[in-house]
Amino acid sequence: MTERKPKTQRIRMKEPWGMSRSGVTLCNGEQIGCAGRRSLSHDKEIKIELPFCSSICLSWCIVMKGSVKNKDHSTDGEGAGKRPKRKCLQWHPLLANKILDFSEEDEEEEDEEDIDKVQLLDGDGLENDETEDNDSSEQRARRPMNAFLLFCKRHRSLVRQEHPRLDNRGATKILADWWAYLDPNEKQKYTDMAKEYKDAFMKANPGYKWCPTTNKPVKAHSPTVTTRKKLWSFSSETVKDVPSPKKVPQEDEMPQLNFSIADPTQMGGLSMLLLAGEHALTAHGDHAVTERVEHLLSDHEVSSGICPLTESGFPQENRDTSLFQFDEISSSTSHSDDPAPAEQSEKSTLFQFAEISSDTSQTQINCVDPAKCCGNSSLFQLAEISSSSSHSDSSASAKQCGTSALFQLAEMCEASEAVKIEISRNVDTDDLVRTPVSIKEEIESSSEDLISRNLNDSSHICEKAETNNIKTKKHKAHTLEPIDAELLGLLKREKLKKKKKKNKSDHDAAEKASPKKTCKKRQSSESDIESVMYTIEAVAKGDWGIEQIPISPSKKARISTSPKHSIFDLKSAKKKVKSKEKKMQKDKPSDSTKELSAPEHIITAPIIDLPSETPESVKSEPPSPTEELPPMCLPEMLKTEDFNSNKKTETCGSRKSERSCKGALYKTLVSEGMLTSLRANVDRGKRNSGKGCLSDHEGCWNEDSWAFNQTGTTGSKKLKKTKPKEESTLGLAKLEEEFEKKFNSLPQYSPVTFDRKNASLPRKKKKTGNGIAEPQKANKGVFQPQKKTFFHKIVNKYKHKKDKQIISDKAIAEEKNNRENSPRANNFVSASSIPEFTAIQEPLVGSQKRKARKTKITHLVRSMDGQTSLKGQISDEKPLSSICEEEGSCRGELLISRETEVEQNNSIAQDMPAVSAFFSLAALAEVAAMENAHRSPRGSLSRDGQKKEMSQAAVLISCADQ
DNA sequence: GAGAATGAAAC
DNA sequence: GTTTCATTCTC
Repeated sequence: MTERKPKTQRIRMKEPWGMSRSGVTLCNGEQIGCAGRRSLSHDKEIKIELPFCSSICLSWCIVMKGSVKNKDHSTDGEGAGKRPKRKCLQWHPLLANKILDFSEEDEEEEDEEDIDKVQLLDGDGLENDETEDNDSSEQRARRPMNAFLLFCKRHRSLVRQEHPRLDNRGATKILADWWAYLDPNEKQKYTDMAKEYKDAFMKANPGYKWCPTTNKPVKAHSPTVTTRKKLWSFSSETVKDVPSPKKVPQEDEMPQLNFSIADPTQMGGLSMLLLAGEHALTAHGDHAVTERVEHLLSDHEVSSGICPLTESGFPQENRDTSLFQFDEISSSTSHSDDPAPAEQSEKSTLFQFAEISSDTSQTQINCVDPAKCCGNSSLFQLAEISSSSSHSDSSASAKQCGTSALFQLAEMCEASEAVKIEISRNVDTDDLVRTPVSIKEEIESSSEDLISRNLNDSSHICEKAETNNIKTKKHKAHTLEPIDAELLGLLKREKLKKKKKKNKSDHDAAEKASPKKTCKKRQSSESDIESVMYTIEAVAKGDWGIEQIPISPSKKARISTSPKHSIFDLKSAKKKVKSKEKKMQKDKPSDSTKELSAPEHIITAPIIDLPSETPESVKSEPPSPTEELPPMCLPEMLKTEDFNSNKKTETCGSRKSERSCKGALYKTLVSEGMLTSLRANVDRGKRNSGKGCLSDHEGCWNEDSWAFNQTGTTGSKKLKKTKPKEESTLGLAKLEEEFEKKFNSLPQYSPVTFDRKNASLPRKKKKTGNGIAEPQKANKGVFQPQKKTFFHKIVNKYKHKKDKQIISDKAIAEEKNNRENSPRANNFVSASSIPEFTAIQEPLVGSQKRKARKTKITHLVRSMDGQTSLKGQISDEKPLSSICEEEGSCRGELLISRETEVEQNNSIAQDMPAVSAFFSLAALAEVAAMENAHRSPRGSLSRDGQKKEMSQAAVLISCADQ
């Protein structure tokens, strides 16, 4: 533990030297930095990791207990090569000083809460880590560009010049066409360059892994990778046996997975609680207890992991797990002391906690018999144990210390079970409310500020979650089954989180200050202590139920009025939120920005302030433990995220949709602020390897001219953006120049070239095209007759519309032709249009999906291709080109596959029957569907009608086809 | 962030 | 056989 700090310090020192903040080589040779901060691909990881909560907690505790070592466990393999995140910068010395270039700016903002929490725990170490992580994560070596990418980079500008109206996608398409036209030898140049590039890159980054997405630590990574395992190290020791946990992306299995590495980074509020509890225990010098706890935790990992999942699954599981563990600990420890162990065992720990809290509150407030409390509450027992273990001389003081942490933990746990308790016991809310007061007092008196802070953080999350649960349960418990209730709780939780964020921003801007809201607001705005107190108070109060009201007044009203509705509302609301989020961003960028920014401020302030504010408290607890502490309440976040991801995953069907889903998920997570912590944690773990990469980069990269190229390639823009430090400016400039030279040395072909090539191209392509087309034709031939009819109908439907369009298109095309005034224009146009056919026909490469997609569309085209006359007509009449061009004009929206258009045009241009013969209805339907999918709402009004019809047509076709 | 292309690598 | 991610940059 103590070791870590020094490291961070070293890191700090390095930054000034001009090294990339992320790519730093530690004194011990460890390399830090690199791992992409996050990628969508993390979804899987996240999901996977969720279940590990318990194990994580355990390991964490253990780690905390033991000194943290720099061992990289499972992640070792991943090392340097670790996933190059999409946004990762291509590492280069030039980028070294980039500060702004973080791959995810949002992340920082998002980190808000997490960072805060972390900070709370560990002012210094964490802060450093966080910074490091962020920085380092940002910068990871990017995978080298392939030939095509190089080509694109080289020619995109040209394409854009040629087609100013074309959006980037369109440009890419054209580039693809050009690429297709490129002679093999011409291509070879790029290919060679790419290869060279790659080789150099690999040299520089021996351990570089292309796409570790799955994250299986497959890597056998190079020695350099050893890099920072700090964060992960802890769990590694304890969980050695566990197979690489994170990697298992299997969503299905997730519920069962659980145990792998307990990554401290992944631990959340619950873990924090455990930790706090442990701290309390250890603090008092009772190692035996701590060990016991650990043991229990470890023992129960499996069971916890196996815990049945509700739909919401993870969250509950996590909670249960941690709670269970805690329960186990408490019960086991308490057994000796406990007068009625049997009862305890039977009762859920949470329940006990709840009881305790309620009982305790009554006792304290009402002066009920304390003995009663002792007997029932495991928590209480725990507290007692801790106090006793601490050998408290004065029962009061000892109790306080032990109680503070334990009690808080209990409180936290209680929250989850409070509902049940309430239901079963018909406990009054009043009781809960009262209890908090006493608890609060105790807490306040507590000397462990650190713990308090942790609790506070976790309490925030838990508070919401619990509140949700409580609320939900309160209202619905009677009507809903446990599982449903849980689900609802989760939903509410999620929603609450969202709301919470919103509330923060809203609070700042608006008034709506209900007592609770104020509370939250205070947290963010007021001093940490105050906020902590508030949080603690809220947590301790257990009056979350009350809180929730303020959180979502409207919701509450609904709920109160009609419980069932509330559930429904929640769900719908959630959906709405998600869907809205996207819109929000586009429609109200300012809002989103505000939200993000606001949190950021909040976060940053706490981070900085914390250390100073409570230096003593922080110091009281050795930085090491806190340092290790990951962002707070990860479990919760993980849960939520997981939940979200699950939901989204469900919705996603195709790869594309998945992608979009990911995006949506990401946004959601971001908005909720959950992603940040998750990412940070996950990345940390991955970063281990990444850092190694960085080091490699540093070492080799600079020397390697290629490295330079990379930078230049990737980065000229970014570099400009970033402003390299003066120190390295000179060297960098040189490097940049070199890179530029190399890259520029690549042949750049003028559009004309391609135009000319187009002329010859048809031949070339025809070869393959025909070859492919024929077989397809043959295949399709069987079906054509039947489908023909349907297609014909459909086509006729749109024929008149198309005709109109064509007319206008022709006019535009003519105009354009005049403007360009050269055969080249025609050629080019035809080229761009023709290539599509050819391109489609070309051997499929790359993702299968792409391939499949293409194939689907392709066969349409191919069939068309089969008709020589068709092609000729197209080129002569330029229907396609004209259309394309027009599209370009209105074009951002033109996502429609050209093939589709071509097909349409052709069908229209020619008499339907002939063309239709070559189309597969299924294919057509697919295309139509795709088109619809691709078409964004922004589509011009004129097109809407068409769109709708098309979609209908697609449906019809598909139905008919089937 | 999605997407448009190709391609290389990883799975 | 399937996925990622690398490039660019508009939407």
